[in-house]
Amino acid sequence: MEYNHSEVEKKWQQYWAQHKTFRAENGSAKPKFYVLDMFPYPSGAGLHVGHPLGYIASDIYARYMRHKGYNVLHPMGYDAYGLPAEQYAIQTGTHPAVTTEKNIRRYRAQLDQIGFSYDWDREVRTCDPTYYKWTQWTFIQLFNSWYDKKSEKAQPIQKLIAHFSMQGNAAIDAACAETPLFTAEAWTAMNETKQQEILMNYRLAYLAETWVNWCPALGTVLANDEVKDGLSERGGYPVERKMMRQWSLRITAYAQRLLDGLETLEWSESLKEMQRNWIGRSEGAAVNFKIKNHPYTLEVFTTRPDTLYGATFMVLAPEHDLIQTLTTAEQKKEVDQYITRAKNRSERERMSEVKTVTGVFTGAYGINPLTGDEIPIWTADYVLSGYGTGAIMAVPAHDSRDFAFARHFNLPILQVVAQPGEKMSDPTTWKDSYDAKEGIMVNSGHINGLEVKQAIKKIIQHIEEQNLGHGKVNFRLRDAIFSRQRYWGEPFPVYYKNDIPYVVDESTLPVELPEVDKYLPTEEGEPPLARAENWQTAEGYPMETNTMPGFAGSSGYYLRYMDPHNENEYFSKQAVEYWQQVDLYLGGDEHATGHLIYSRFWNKFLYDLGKTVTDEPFKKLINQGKIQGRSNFIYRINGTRQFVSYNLRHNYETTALHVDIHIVHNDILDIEAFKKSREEYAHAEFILEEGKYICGWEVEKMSKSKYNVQNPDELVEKYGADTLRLYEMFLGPLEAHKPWDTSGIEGVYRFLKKLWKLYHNENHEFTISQETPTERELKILHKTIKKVEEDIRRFSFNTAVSTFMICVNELTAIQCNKRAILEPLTILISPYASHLAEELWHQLGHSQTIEYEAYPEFIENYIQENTFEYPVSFNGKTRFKLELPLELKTSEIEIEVKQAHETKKWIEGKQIKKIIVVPGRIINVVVA
RNA sequence: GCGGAUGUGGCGUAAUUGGUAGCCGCGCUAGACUUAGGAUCUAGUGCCGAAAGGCGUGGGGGUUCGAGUCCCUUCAUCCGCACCA
Repeated sequence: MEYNHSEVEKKWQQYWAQHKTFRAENGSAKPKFYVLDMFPYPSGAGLHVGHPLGYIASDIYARYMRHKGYNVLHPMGYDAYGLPAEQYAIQTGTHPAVTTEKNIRRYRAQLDQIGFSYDWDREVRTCDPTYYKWTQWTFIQLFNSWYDKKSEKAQPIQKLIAHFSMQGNAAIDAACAETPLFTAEAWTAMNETKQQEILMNYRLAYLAETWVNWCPALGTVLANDEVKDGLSERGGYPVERKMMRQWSLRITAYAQRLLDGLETLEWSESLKEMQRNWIGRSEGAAVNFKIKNHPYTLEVFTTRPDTLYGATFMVLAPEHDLIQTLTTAEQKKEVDQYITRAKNRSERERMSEVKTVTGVFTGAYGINPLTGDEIPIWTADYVLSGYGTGAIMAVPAHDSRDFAFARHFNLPILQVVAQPGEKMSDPTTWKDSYDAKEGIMVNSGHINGLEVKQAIKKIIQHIEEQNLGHGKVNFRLRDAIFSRQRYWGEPFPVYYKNDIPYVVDESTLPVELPEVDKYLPTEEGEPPLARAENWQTAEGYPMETNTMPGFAGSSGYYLRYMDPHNENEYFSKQAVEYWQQVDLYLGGDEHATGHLIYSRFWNKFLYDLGKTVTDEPFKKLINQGKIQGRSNFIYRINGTRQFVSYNLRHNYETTALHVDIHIVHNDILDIEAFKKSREEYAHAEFILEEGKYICGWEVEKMSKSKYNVQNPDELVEKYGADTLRLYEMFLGPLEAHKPWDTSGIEGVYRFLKKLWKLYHNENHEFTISQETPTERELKILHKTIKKVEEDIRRFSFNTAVSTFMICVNELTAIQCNKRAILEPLTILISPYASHLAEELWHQLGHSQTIEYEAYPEFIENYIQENTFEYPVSFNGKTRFKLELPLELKTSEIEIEVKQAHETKKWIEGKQIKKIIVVPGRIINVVVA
């Protein structure tokens, strides 16, 4: 038969589904390997050609590992909660579950036709009650836990309560909100409300008034990673700061562990660096400033305690708690105005005005704890409420922001660090502050003359002794806001009694998402769940009306795959002890500061609980590059219906228009198709070059409006899944971003046909020889085994595809159709062109799937050579080749080179100074 | 501003340890077969040059017998973070 990709691929996809070829067993004599793809949100648009890139790579790896004798877990599922389905529901009234189900079906059909080796029996969907039961369960555990800094792990809240009633909270070192000290007696005397309030300060899932990113257009708050440049990541709507009562996860408790854990991970340096920046650890000191005429102290955080003597003023964030209290009557009006203005500006406005210096004097004075000087307290929005304490000591001489502020408002500037050998000058004449952490302290009392680094140590020691402050590590990472005022998400397993939140009993899980009449907030502005009838417990207590955010369901999905049908627990001990963690995780780097941090946190928390067995969820991670669109353009001569070909366009005034890539082949426009595409083009005229209309092109985002979207279905239909799989890999290194361009796909298709022809004669009949292979044939095979396996191990799939091409070219050239060569070759290529390999394997007379055949073993002997064709270079430039036996000694080679008749020409009267011989590599003759 | 990455033919790319730069594919050129070709096959194809040869991995400099690879410097592009005290 002729190579018919549709027939072959359909046949084997059915076979795999029927035989459950890719089923993974929990527990096996084989070693385990867990290969995971980031599961997709099933959008209405379906998969485009960029999605499968990572899936194909991981699939090749999974199949390779099966050949290598591993028990491979390779599952797939859906991140099924999400805004688009809900937005659609608001517009049309269609239940998001219906839309989601429809989209999932389409995704599944698209995935199936590419021939992935997923164990579909393990599919999970985050919106499925049997799945989100465990998301809710984890929330309950978080609610019932606190973070003990002494043992550096989460502990049961009961333990904390027991401690409070025995000893109060003095001896507790917890990650918590600021909580006044209390004794055991005081604790016992508190009523339920008060006790719950205090516990809330400690819980890892807690309800609190916090500044949130409020997105009015979406009607919900967003987490920090869901906001990009002051706009919502989904939809691009403006975001503002708002104080709201919200559920949060105390991820900051894990900041240090999240940072330290990175060291153990095989992730790209850039991704780890992104996480490090996001966590944002900085070392410094907390320093207390007394306030003139007030009983309060202001705590500030600084990374430069050494410059304390140079602090000439203080600045509070406009949101700072003490502002109203400290502001004097004379300044009140101005301060109020400033605060109101700061509040009403959107995040985006605030960010775009970063360069503008604004601020107002409060009228209050702080006291420099070292000098006793009175220094003015200002408020300005360059100080962020969310970082440190929302208050700073300003050292204008050594901080560029403080410097700009001091200059603008004419505040004093005092130099306290000098560069070695610097000529002292008046800092008010400086062009810039001196921020570097190098130099010698001046004007700084008892630390004068010290190096900055020593000065920092000394001053921390000093302020600790004097009770003025202490050394402190600060993180940029914020607690994760965990409530959304939306419908399509996990309901909280929470109800309210006297306005105090309680979690439901675990036995009542899952708390199922109720039906509502509309997917909109209520008239009172409550979230959509407030519309649900009887949204209350059996006892009549109202249920929480917020739902969980997108990252709730995706934070632990990789664990559920290990034991997806377990009704009694998240996953069994036996399952997690077997699968441990994800060995290889593939996905986009857009999840760097979202999903990949939250999952690590989730996993660490479950680790503290003794549920997971490794501290990190994803051992090795590869970020596949984004596939961008490649748009084509045509050039209309302004005011006409004439279109001019690309290279002639500069002779006219033209406008470039996007043209559908489907009617352009290798940048040549299909004019007839174009004329038919739209009525207005029916009478278009063309100015051609060499009889063709050449289109321009540009790399852009793949989008409908740019007519450059390529979906895999049409390619699978035309060339088959195997071609698509190979071509996506052939495009370039997996991690590189690259434009999608189908012009090379024919080459890959030709390659597969050529491969097929090795097994078939000119009449398309399967013909295989049983003859013993020649040395030459064995060499081709084993060279290929070696290279392909090396490539796959370093995730270099593009070079592996080239290697197959070289192999097939060489075997074709010598017309090799020997079983002894082709059988191993079939196994080698089966992770890549899986359907074709199954078919050939079947034709070779096997009745079982090829999937579990042992990977061919590389045998060194077959590729060994007796001679080597040495490149002979003179002063580093290659001039000719010289074939010599490999066993020749260096000295013998030198003689051969000197005798070679071409050598004379390149010496031309000059002297041979030296001959460098690298055996088996190169000969270099140095002449002068 | 800080951090990360990337620069190689007309295009996508390869060169794993400092050792033949341009493998493989696209495109292009010529030819064969064909009613036809967006099919198949053969040959050629980094640039300049008739050739000999010269020049070539963003630019400049360095180390080395030898540099795409190492060092310094500079430019360009992309990505992330960004008043984080």
